[in-house]
Formats: sequence, structure tokens, C-alpha cells
Amino acid sequence: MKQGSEEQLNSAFAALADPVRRALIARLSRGPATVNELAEPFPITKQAVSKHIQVLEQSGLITRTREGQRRPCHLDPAALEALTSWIDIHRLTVERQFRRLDTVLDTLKEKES
Amino acid sequence: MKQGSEEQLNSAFAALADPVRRALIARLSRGPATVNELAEPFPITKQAVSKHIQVLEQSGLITRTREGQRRPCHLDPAALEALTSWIDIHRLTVERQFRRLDTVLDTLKEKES
DNA sequence: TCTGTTATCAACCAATTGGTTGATCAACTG
DNA sequence: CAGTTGATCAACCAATTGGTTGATAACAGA
Repeated sequence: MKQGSEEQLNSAFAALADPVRRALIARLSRGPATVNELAEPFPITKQAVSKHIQVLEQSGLITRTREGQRRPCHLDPAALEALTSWIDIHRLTVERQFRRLDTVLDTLKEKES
Repeated sequence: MKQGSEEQLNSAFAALADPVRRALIARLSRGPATVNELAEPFPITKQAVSKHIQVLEQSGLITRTREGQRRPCHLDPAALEALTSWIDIHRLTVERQFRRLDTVLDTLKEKES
């Protein structure tokens, strides 16, 4: 888990850019799972999945606990929320901008008529 | 702009993983701008910014129009919405999962006492 | 202690990425 | 037409990424 919110966004968005990692997240949203369980559906090696999981953990999107030799992964909803929050700020800003432009155009039309 | 929603997510999330591109989006949320205008605040070459803009355009996050020799960029709120939508589905799923677990634990506590 | 299971580490490889410089294209302006 | 401005193309480079194989660690159970 990194510190700066800037690097947090870097690594979290990068983590979501891979379809394997998005599938892992989709699976983990339905409950915790181990590396072996997560790797099972994929046509790649367990080591590759382990690397993907390290990327997700590094980005703060998932956390891991210990249960004997197993290390289940858990999805962190707060980390996901931080991403939607960043996106929504800018989406709402541009939508506001659009509405403002519409108002200007309407005003111009009224002046014309 | 790509077709498959899977590749759409790949490229859009990858686009957001770069701090320069996020800054471009933040700027564009306040209104359209040209490559030169967008490049001005950055310590990198105009060509590098042009590449970043191509990445954003390819991902569908921005569109471009023609005005003589200038080609202004516009942020597309719908593309942003598609991303928050994907994230929120899984965030809500895992939060629901948490609440379900809480209920189970509460039930167990009641049985104990 | 020996065996099987869970998971990671290390080294390597091909492809991609983010940046550079230099040339070029396309459109406006004198 | 000649010159300037906005933007892209092309070739190149260093660093990163996603994957592999093989070895190794850590723990559980007989």
C-alpha cells in the first residue's frame, strides 16, 4: 500500500487496466479467496496470478490475511470508492460545463427571436 | 474508440493510470482545449503530450473537433460514467457481502448468549 | 520426520510504454 | 507564393510489464 494519493491513483487505475485483474476483483467481490482458488479459472500459471495479486495488493485494492499456510485475499471497498470519487469529480465538472453552455445558447436564441 | 467493452475498460483505465493524462482530464473538465494549450503547463515536449492525447482519444475518454488548423479536445462524461459504473457494481457487491457477514456474526452472538 | 499443499522468489524473455529529436503535413496569413 | 503556426509522423531508447520455468520456503497432517 503506497502513501501519496497521486501514486495511489496511478497504481490502482493501472491495476484495473488488466482484464485478468478485473476478473480477480469481480471474483473477490463475492467473497474472499486464496491464490489457488483465484488461479483455477485462468489458462496462465499460478505464479502469474500471484504476481497479479501482488499488483492488486500493492495498489491497496485488496488486503490479505493469514490462515495457516493459506493467505486469503479480501477486496477493499474503500479503495474502490476513492477511484469513483476521483472520476466523479471531473465527470460532474464537465457535465456542469455542458449545462452552462446550453444556458448560454438558449440565451442567444432568445435574443435572436 | 475501440469496440469491445472489455478493451474499452482496458484502455480507459490504463489511460487514467498516468498522472499527466489525469491532469489533462482535470483541465478538460473545465472546458475544451487544444494540444498547445494543454501542453503548456508540462515540462515535456508537445509531441509527448500529443501522444498522451492520442491515448485518451483511443480510449474514448475524449473526442476531437476541427476548427481550422486547431483540433480542440473535449472530455466525454459518458465514458467516465462507464468506468464508475464498473467499479461501483463490484464495490456494492462486496459491501453487501460485508453486511451479510455482519448479520451472520450477530446471529452467532445471539445464540451464544 | 516425511509428504503434500500453498505460495513466493529468481532469472529470463518479448512486448509495451513514455519520453526524446528531427522531419513533415496542413492550414491560415502576409 | 512564402512564411508561420498547430499538430502529427518516424525512428529510436530506457524502463516497465506480463508471462514463462525452476527452485525454495512455510505450514499441515500422517
